[in-house]
Amino acid sequence: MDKEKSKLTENEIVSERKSFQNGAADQYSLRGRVFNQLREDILFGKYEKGEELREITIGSRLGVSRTPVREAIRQLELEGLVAIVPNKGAYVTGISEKDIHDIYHIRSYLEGLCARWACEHITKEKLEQLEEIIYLSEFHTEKGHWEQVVELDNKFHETIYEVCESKMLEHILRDFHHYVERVRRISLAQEARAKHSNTEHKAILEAIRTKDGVLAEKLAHEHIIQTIDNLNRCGL
Amino acid sequence: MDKEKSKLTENEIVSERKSFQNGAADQYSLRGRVFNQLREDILFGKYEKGEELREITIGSRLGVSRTPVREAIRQLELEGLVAIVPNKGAYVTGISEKDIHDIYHIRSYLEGLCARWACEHITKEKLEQLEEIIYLSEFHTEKGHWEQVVELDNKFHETIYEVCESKMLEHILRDFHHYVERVRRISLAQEARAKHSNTEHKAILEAIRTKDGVLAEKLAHEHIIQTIDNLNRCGL
DNA sequence: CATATAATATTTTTATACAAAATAATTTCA
DNA sequence: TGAAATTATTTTGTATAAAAATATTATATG
Repeated sequence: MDKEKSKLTENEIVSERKSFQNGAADQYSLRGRVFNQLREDILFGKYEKGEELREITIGSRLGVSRTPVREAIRQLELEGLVAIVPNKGAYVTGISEKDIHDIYHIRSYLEGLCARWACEHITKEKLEQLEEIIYLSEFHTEKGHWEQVVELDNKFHETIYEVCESKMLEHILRDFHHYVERVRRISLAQEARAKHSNTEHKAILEAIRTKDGVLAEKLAHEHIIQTIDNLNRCGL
Repeated sequence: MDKEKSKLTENEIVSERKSFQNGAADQYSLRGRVFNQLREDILFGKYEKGEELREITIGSRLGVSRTPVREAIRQLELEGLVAIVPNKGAYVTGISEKDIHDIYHIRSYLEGLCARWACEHITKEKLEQLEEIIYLSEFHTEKGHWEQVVELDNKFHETIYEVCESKMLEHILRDFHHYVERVRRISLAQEARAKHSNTEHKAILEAIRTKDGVLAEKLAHEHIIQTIDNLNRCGL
């Protein structure tokens, strides 16, 4: 494999990526915007299952040419949200109720593992961030600001994903967490569930603070199981 | 969201996808071929970490234009094998030793979950397939045909991924299994490990046959833990 | 000589053009 | 009328061209 001239060190790559939130989803290119838009629309059920995604249709709707649309669709295929039949078309597969159920069961293990690993890499700064998130979440739960509660739930989990310092685990948990955002919105809009969630987050944080990996894993695992139970109760 | 005319049912999508092995990686388009080629090259360390992937360079090397190369690189970004810095370039991140370590720990849980779910959907046909795979694997292990042993290990695990009937779990386990192929090759080329692996596969199969989900989960989990131990012993 | 600035060259990003494949419509013939 | 063949149309796949961004080199100035 012939070498090419310019290279980036691992740190440079990481920092560049960080500055754009999320490699795939940068807002600064048309492709990124189309990707985000389509992804949201699919996850929030704006397309029917099996619906065909035509490049020109989407392009003209978003005011861009076929090229960025094509690239976005190719990426969505890899995310499993779209199925491409060569020379035929791209069809929305989206996320089924069963997929969501499965994701929660998968997450129940992986959030546990993530919390355990987080104990090994937690810093004072991140502990304070997590504290603040929970503090704010309790405030907004009291006030019934569900939009903010969801946002803070995002932040709490994503902070732990960062802290576990595993590119692989972080990547997959971020995706899954995003996939179930629609359902989490519903779940956390119930006062009782939101309160329980805060309590569970606090317990997880304490376990991480004391670097009790085994306990953190158990609590994070149970946190997701509780969520599953709650979803079942809502008939979701 | 305005409806479009033609649609595919879920079954049609699935069957179409099946016929092309793996949606993303179809061999029948230039993009698919470029994607597979680059992925292999990255996973097998033919690119250095941080190396820049220039569209024209790769395109001319593979005899295609920049378009399919771009699409392939965009997909690899989503797989986490490449980092894209907008307006600058694409850089190989690849898979580190730590990533592989992490993947095995993640798999230890997910293979367990997969085996448990497989118990609920296993059929007579699939049981026979699995039996045959193990039988052949023992044969090739005796003969020292390591290439075939790896191939059969692939088949054993991927069959169970299918049987668990979870699009999500199957998707993620397939990816991970592929990511660690290089290391598995090394691991299974040790006669002792290959033999143990066969024994463990047999035990998992028996648990699935008797639909003992709890046992199947435990055995599949331990199977991966054993592999981790073995890798550690080899200093990998 | 060093540094800042302008000019040039590369490379990515997006748009468009053309070719290939698939689908739909029409015609032809029994 | 109805089925098969043919033609049109539509859509994807690939290549190339134009635009925007970035990196590099050269030049001028203190």
